[in-house]
Amino acid sequence: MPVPHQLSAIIKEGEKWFLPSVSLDCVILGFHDNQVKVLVLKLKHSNVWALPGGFVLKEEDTETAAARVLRERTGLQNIFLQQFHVFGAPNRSDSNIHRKSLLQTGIELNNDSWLFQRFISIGYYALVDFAHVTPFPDENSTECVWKDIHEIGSLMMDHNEILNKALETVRLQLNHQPIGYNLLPQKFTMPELQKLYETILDKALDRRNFHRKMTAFGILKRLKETRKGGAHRAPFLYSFDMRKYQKALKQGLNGGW
Amino acid sequence: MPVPHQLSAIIKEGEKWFLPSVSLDCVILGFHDNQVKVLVLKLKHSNVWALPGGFVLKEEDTETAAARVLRERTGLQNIFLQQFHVFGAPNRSDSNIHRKSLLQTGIELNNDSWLFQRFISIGYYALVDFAHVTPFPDENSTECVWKDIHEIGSLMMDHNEILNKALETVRLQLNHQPIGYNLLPQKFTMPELQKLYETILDKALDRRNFHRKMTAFGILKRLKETRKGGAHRAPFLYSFDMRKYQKALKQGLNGGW
DNA sequence: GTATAATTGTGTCATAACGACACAATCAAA
DNA sequence: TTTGATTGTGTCGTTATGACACAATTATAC
Repeated sequence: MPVPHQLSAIIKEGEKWFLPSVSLDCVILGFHDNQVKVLVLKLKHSNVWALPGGFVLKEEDTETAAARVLRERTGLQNIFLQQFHVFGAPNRSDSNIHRKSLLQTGIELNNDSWLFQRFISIGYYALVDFAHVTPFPDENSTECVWKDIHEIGSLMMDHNEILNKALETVRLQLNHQPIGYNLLPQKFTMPELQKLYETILDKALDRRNFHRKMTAFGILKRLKETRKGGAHRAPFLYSFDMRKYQKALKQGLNGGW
Repeated sequence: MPVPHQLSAIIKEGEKWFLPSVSLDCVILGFHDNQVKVLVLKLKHSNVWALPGGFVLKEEDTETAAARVLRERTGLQNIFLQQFHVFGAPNRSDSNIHRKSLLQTGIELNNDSWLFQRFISIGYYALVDFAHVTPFPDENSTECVWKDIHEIGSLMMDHNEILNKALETVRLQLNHQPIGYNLLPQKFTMPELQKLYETILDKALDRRNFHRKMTAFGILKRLKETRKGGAHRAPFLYSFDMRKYQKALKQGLNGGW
């Protein structure tokens, strides 16, 4: 039995398609204008911002479900996706938000609808190449946009907590996961890489020492091109040497930042 | 409506008490005889070993549920408990194991029983002081014992995967979580601490360099006592300086091991 | 054209951390 | 009292780190 295309049809009879009690939320991160951005949705009729989320089909792997949500919002496939935490407080859902929003969309649900039951939420973070993403709002939201992680206001329910936990996880995994590789375009400059590290670590780094250390890891290939266009000396372009990068990550890029 | 005390009564009508689709498994770790141990259960009638697990009550926090399972198996409260991963493959459950075991225990369930539905499992790891634990088997198991993590055989379902993921997580968090504090007794020797690190990292460390580095962190207090009894020079006892320990962990005990 | 301002590439130096190693002190058992 | 194993502590050469300075390069302004 295929899942209907219309969100409204799915929501009305969610118990037919989805695993009960389990939802997921995605913290989709990108890097643009030297800033780390997160993809957020503006819910219809409520002006509330939320992280993109979804549910798990009855026979679907949770990982696959997250990839599906990701594809629906960004058009991207084969994305770096990592589960980072489960949010399981019994009172974390706020069914009023859904109810209000859905009601104004024209969907009326009974009080005992599956959607108003308790849900735990599995948090996933995704790292994407900003330039390749076209954000799509879903049927229940009016906007789907990138926001600077430092300029995120109040989000729905516990989504601020989810976002913060995701950012903390990324910071802790910086030496063990290919964070730089997945957030940056194929070719990037050393200052861009440094800015990415600085944003994630929330900490200024010395330009020369950063260059020295990063070079010493041996995970970068310096290309023969430079990035022209800036009103200053043109920086060299680099790309990752995936062979050595993967190898180095297994041991962890040693040393503290 | 209180939960019945009899496991059999709970299992037969689990849908009355528990959140559907969600289970949890606990990797309970201790340190004894210079070895890291994990608590495992031997299921009745099947001779299969499994990690202690349980379900989440309808109005219960997932964290609280894990603490409850922990208390039931070890008698301990206020334990260091960390969620580390969700196992969400659709085919990870193996209802035959449960069915067989329960049947021989005298509990017969319909094919459409809640227990045979799909469950995702939230993995928690707990660090306990071995000396304070009295392992209790539950109503569905004959034994509840400590096993050396290097001598664990085949476990039920995906429990080997769960255990390995827990150990990997502990290794990665060694510089950020109070692993030593929670696994060791209040007073311990430097060689014991080193052996703990070596076991978790699965790597031999130089005795003198370990001592130097650990001392440099400033997180240990050397006591005026020594551990007598060994047939050799009596090592000093240490305890953690929690003030400095907590502070150091926030930044991460820098440097690679 | 040429000067300008900002940014990038690279080097130095003193200090701290690290890995490899040796030797003396101490304890229980023989 | 001797012995064997283990622990406490120090040394030394090498490497990594943090704090800096200066030259090279680029589009823009003049």
